[in-house]
Amino acid sequence: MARAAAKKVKPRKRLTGDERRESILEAALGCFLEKGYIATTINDIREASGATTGSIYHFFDGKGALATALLEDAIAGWSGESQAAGDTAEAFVKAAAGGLVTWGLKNPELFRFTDEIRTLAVTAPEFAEVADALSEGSGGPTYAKFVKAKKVKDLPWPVAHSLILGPAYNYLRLATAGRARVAAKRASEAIADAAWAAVKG
Amino acid sequence: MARAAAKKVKPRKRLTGDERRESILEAALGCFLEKGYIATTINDIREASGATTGSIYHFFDGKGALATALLEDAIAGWSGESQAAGDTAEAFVKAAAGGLVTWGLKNPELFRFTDEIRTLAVTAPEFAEVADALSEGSGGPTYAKFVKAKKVKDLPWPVAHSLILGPAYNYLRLATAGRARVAAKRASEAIADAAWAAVKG
Amino acid sequence: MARAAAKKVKPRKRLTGDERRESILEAALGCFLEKGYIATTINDIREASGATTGSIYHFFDGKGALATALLEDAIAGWSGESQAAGDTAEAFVKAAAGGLVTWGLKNPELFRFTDEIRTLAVTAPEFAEVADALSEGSGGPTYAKFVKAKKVKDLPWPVAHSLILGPAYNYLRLATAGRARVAAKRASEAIADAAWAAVKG
Amino acid sequence: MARAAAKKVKPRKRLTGDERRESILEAALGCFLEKGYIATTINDIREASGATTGSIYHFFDGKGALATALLEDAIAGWSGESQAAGDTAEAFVKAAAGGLVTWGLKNPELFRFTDEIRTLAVTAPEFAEVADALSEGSGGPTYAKFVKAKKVKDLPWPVAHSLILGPAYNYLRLATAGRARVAAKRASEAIADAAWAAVKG
DNA sequence: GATGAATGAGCTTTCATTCAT
DNA sequence: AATGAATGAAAGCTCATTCAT
Repeated sequence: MARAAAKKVKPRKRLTGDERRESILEAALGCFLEKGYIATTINDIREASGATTGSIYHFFDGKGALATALLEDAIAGWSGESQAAGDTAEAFVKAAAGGLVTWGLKNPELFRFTDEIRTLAVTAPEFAEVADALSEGSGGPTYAKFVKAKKVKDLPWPVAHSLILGPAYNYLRLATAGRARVAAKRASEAIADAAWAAVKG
Repeated sequence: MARAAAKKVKPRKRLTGDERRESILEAALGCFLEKGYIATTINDIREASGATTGSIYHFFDGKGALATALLEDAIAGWSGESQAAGDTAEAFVKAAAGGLVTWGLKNPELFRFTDEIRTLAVTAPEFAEVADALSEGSGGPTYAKFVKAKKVKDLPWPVAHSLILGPAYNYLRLATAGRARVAAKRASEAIADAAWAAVKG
Repeated sequence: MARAAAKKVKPRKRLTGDERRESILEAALGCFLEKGYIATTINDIREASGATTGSIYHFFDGKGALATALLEDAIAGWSGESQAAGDTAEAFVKAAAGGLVTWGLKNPELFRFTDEIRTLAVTAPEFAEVADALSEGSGGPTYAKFVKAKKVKDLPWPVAHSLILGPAYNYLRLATAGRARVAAKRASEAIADAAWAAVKG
Repeated sequence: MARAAAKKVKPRKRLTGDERRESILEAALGCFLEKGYIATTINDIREASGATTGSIYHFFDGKGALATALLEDAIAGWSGESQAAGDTAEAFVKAAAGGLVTWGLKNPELFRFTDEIRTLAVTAPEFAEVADALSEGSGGPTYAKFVKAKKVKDLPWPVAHSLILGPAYNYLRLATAGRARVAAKRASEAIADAAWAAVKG
């Protein structure tokens, strides 16, 4: 009943809370990217991070929480890349599509990781929120604005989203599975151009 | 505690080998669609089919083999829908994109199932082959033919594939997650038209 | 992802389902009696029964289900002992109180086990039902009958129950904790007599 | 997943040692009463008290020590209630039984808590001492005095204890589990009267 | 006194697969 | 063909307690 008293062990390097937290996150990301979310176990993360199980759970609520924390960063980094430099409709659309391809080709494992989570979210409600961000992005309102200004076709956002980003996603899926060999720059441009052609007013 | 105690299953009527095989496949499909491949256990399939564990393993090589068998059917059904009626480039492209949307909106769970497997295939080698079929389809050679005839743009197949089918996939992902509400027919047409516009010569 | 294939191991003695089930129950009872329900782990039961973890879960829903199954037997055995031979009020009351003491002194560990579960039931809803049986017994209607016949005092059943069985329970608690040394027979009689004196009409 | 992430606890105002000690005790009592001793974790107490883990261990030797400290108070409060106002045998007996019921109906959660600890003490040696006090009380010598004076029956103390207090305990168990609805006063009197009737000389 | 990160053995439970019958 | 008991590694997670700071 009484839990066994903690045994004396080799004292571990003492990190500050934030350092430890970071080291766990980093290790988790490494594992998720390397073997995928599902195949990664807490034990893998423990070994990779040098933290103990308890420490991991001290900082995070479990595997899912680790993934969520990482994804929030990923989404941020990636929408950074996709933000239009200028503010014309064309810049917006091309940046969204081209930026996604560029980012994904630069971070192929991270792309696959986000893609895995998006798929799991269908069954695992814990990922619903983060999957939303992954699926639709936040471009809806901006697109609506350009629709009003007659700069782009008046399409429902899901359709527009699909026309703009669908090819990019698809291409990244092929590319990260090693099935596409086109030079990154050309693919990115071809897809960005096509995206704009597909929705321009 | 929440789990059911070892259940005495009511004795089922004797089936022939083929009937049993079919009933297992059907049950497996039902489970996969309902809860996803990962969340489905052999036990779920056992209960749903009325077969015994041993029987399932007698007919199939395991969970993966069940999924593979089902997917082959799915892919067949779906490429049926995507086959061009005519044989012009336009018909080919529009049938591929529009047919996919039509099929997916008609079989949303099946679409999600194939999508799940495609994602899992990244980590699970057992699904590599079937994932190939899901990812690239078999349109490559046909497209090349139309390229030669100058009917379509001279794009590498992965890019062309992305332009033609990427929007369709993307749209289905949104739609099967309940995030798209456009009328099936309109969406299907819009996406088919866009696909053709994106690649026509 | 794919669970590792079961390794080849020394073939275990094959028991029929019922034999295995029984051996698990027996082992669980032994553990629960020896170290208490809380202190007993599934692993203890596994070792004591010779079954594997999986086997235990094949037959039972977990620790709680094992306890419940055992308690149902215990309650049966004990209410057997407490059943009045005759059918007068006096016989009924004396058999209830005296029988409980006799049974409890004969099965001290089983008494303690039931007592432990009754206590845990306060917090653990899974034991609510079985705790009901342990707490109030089923004598209410019979008592009501004797009330109507003016053979016993007109007391609410909880009070009557307390007067009749409270001393018996209390005594068993002392005795099974090694704090009472009175000869079983005398104690049983003293308590049975007192019970009757407390409620006779 | 369900667990709260590492929380930044709002800095609390500085307490003196004694205040801190008290606040921990209070919080522990609240938790123990609400969810039971076993189900309460140090973390629960930490959150409820606003103290840190280290602080709790600075003032107390652990979960068990907290319970013990609280129980000593509880026992005091309750034997206060059970002390005979007068000093006749009848007053002594009635005060013991009636006082227990009165106290228990006024402090139902505290009664359940003591009952839980008494049960756990069977397995957990750390509670042996406090369980002794809970089980037998301290009335033995007083009873012996009245035996000598022929005011009460010459019964071994365990039996007398059972006759006097057994119904009270039993009733409280039913009542605190919500199974008894009799007016507190009437029940208390009925049980006190019966106790006296059971042992008077 | 106070902090809270760190510990890690140990818990319950799952489940794809095997194989004696 | 069919049965279903048996397997057991491995998973995620808990939590009383310690101790460097």
